[in-house]
This record gives sequence, C-alpha cells and structure tokens, in this order.
Amino acid sequence: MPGRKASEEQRKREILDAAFQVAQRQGLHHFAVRDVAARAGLSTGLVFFHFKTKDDLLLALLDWLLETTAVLRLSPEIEAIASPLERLLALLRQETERLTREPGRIRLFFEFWLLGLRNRAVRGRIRAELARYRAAFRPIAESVLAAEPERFSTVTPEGLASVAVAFIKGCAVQSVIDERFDIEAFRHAADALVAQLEAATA
Amino acid sequence: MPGRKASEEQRKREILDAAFQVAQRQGLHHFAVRDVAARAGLSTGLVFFHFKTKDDLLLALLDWLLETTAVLRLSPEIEAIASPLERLLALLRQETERLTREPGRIRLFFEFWLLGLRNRAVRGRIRAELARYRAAFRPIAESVLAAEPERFSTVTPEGLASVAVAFIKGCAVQSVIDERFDIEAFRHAADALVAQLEAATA
DNA sequence: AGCCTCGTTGAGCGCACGGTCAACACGGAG
DNA sequence: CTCCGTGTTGACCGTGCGCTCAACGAGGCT
Repeated sequence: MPGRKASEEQRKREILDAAFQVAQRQGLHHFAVRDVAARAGLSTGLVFFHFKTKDDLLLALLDWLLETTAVLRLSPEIEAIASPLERLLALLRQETERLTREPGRIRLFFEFWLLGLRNRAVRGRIRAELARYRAAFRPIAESVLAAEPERFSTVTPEGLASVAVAFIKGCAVQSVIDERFDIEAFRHAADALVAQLEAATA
Repeated sequence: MPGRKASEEQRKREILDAAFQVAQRQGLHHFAVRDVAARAGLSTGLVFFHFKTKDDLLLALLDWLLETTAVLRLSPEIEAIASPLERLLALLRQETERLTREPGRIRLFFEFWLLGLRNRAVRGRIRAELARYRAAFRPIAESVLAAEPERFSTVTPEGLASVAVAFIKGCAVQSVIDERFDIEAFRHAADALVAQLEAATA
C-alpha cells in the first residue's frame, strides 16, 4: 500500500517521476499511462484523476522537463560571464558535455520536438524554448556584428544566434543516434571557428 | 476495381506512394497499414502480402525516401564544383532552400531519425546517411585545415565536417517546427562565417 | 455516531490496429 | 476444359490502450 491520501502536489510529483522513467525507456511512441501507474505503484484511474488526459500528462511532463533541465537553460554561472565570446565557448562546452552525460533528457526533448509537429500545445512550448535558447546568444551575435558593420550589413543578430543554436542542435542530431560520433572532435572544430570569430572582432 | 494482377514491382510502387502520403499526413506515430491500403485503393491483406510486416514496409519507405531525396544526397552539379568553399556555399544554399520547398520530406527524415533510436535497422540506415553527408564535406574541411596547420593542430577533418552537417541539421531543427523561423537570416549569417573561413585560408 | 468529501481502486468498455486466413479470381500450362 | 499458382479480398482475431465508473475507505465536521 504505497500511501493513501497523499497531498496533490506530492502525488503529481510521484506520477511525473514515473512518467519520466517510462518516457525514457519506451519513448513517447510507446508511452502508456498504464505503465506510468504501474511504475509509480498506483492504479491507472488515479493517474487520470490527477491528470485528466494522457495529453495533459505529457504536457506536464514536458513542462517539468524544460524546467528541470539545465541543458536547455542557462546556468547562473554562465550568465555571469561578461565576455560574449567566452560565454559562447562556455555554452558550447556545457551543451556538448551534457550530450554524453544526459543523453536521455536530450532524446526526450527531441521526442517532444517531433510531437510538436502534430500537437499545437507542445509546439508552442518547443518554439518558446528554442527562442529562449537563441536569446542567450544575442549578446554574442551583436558584439560580433558590431565589430565589422560594413561586412555584416545583411546579417541580423537573430540570424547569427540561430546559427549558434544550430551548432548545438546539429551536434545532438548526429551524436544522439550514433554513439561512435566523436563529440570531442566536433568541439575542437567548433572552438576553431570561434577563434576565427575572435580574430575578426579583435 | 483498381486493377488486378499487377506486376509485383508496380504494386510495390503504388503501395510505397500511398505509404509516403500517409506518413506525411499522419506522421509515423499514427502510421497505420490500413490507411496505406485505403489510400492505394487496395485491401489491407494485399499490403501484407507484398510487405510481410509493418516494419518491412517502413524500412522500404525509408530506403525509397533516402534514394529519391536529393536533399540528403549531393547533386551532380554540386559535385562538379571544384572550389571547396564554393561547394560549401552551394550545399548550404541547396539545403536551406529545400527546407522551405520540401518540408514534408525533411520532417519524415526526422521521424525516421527518431524511430532509429529504438529500431536497429532504421538506426543503421540513418547513421549511414549522416556519414555519407559528412563525407561530402571532407574536401572542404581538409583544405581549411591545410591552410593553417599549426592553429588547427587538434582539429580533425571529420570533426570539421560534422560541424558543417550540424549547420544544416540544426537549421532544420529550428525551421521545421517554426514556420516563422527566418531561414534567410540564417543563410546570411552562415555565409558570413564562411567568409571568415575564406579570410583564414587565403 | 452519522455523513460528506475526496483520494483511490481495478474491472471493464470501446476502439484502433497488426496480422491471419479461408475463399476467390484470373491467367497460363497441360 | 481442368487444374494450379499467384494476386487479391475483407471479415475476423487478439491485443493494447485511453478512459470511465461504480464502489470503497479514510479523515474531518457536526
């Protein structure tokens, strides 16, 4: 008897924990509410009592993932770095390291990303997350563009920020599906390109 | 009566055409063999007669997608370009343009990519496709590294090629889910970075 | 004690879908 | 014409899953 009359918030956490484990093991494609309940040691009806529908549960899981995953958010330490280019390098290192440390969370993010193609609510959250991500690169982009305004006249800060995001997401696309993908080599190459930027802004 | 006793190859093409349409409309998540048969105007049993199982049908669809999609293959015209950096620009332009012209195929590729996380046969094909893709950038990467060997001593051609692939895939990750994503701005920013490379190799 | 609220249960309904199969139709070989 | 192989059909089965619901039980309030 795994506890009766638990508080609502506590129960929801238990269920979300179980949902996260099920989603990681089976993927969203084979994500079944029954399995979540079983893993949490609860009845299926109770899960539907707290989350009215499967879609609601998935949305709550996505919100929880985005809130608790530092992967896609900026840590305070990195936000404190003043130099834009050093922030760029720190972000790049943080994200590429997490690809090997927490592949499950990244995979789950991409599962939701794909789900967002067909589900409006999910799509909105993924879009917001990517926009937040790009916003973190805006200071870097602006300082780069300010260094050579005539050469980069047609380049927008948002465009440059989206390139930076593409670096990381594109690395994930390759590494998530291929454990032999050499992330270290990718990181070195990216560092070299940043060095090019430094030469241009200096 | 949509034709009886068609040749095996012809029937398979009809079924694959229908499968492609169903996959594009419903996504692989809701891909049902029944729907494929209905769209092709055939019975469900016949689909299973030509493709023993749903997985077989999906694999055949993936093979067909990779063969017929120039998105992920190099067109002969681009292969003919001698200058590595111009090839890079041509590839970049071709791929970013296709993101707006054929979003369905790119979406389907990513659906298979995700399916590959849990299906070994699919994973093998996706890995091979990404490897082929990186191989196309090897000449560019090698010429860049040869220009400044001491600065890029720790950078491998494969690593630099994977960065190039990340450019494109990372752009797709953002644009596929957000029709307001400004691909033109991304292209301009990427062009500017290539210009930096040119300055370094010159 | 009596009762009301509400967290909790698990059997069960309805449906969608993968896969099967007995029957059938058509064409060609003998 | 008969017979056989093969393309073709669609009803059907089994299963898995989203979701419901009647029933239960543990506090708390009067």
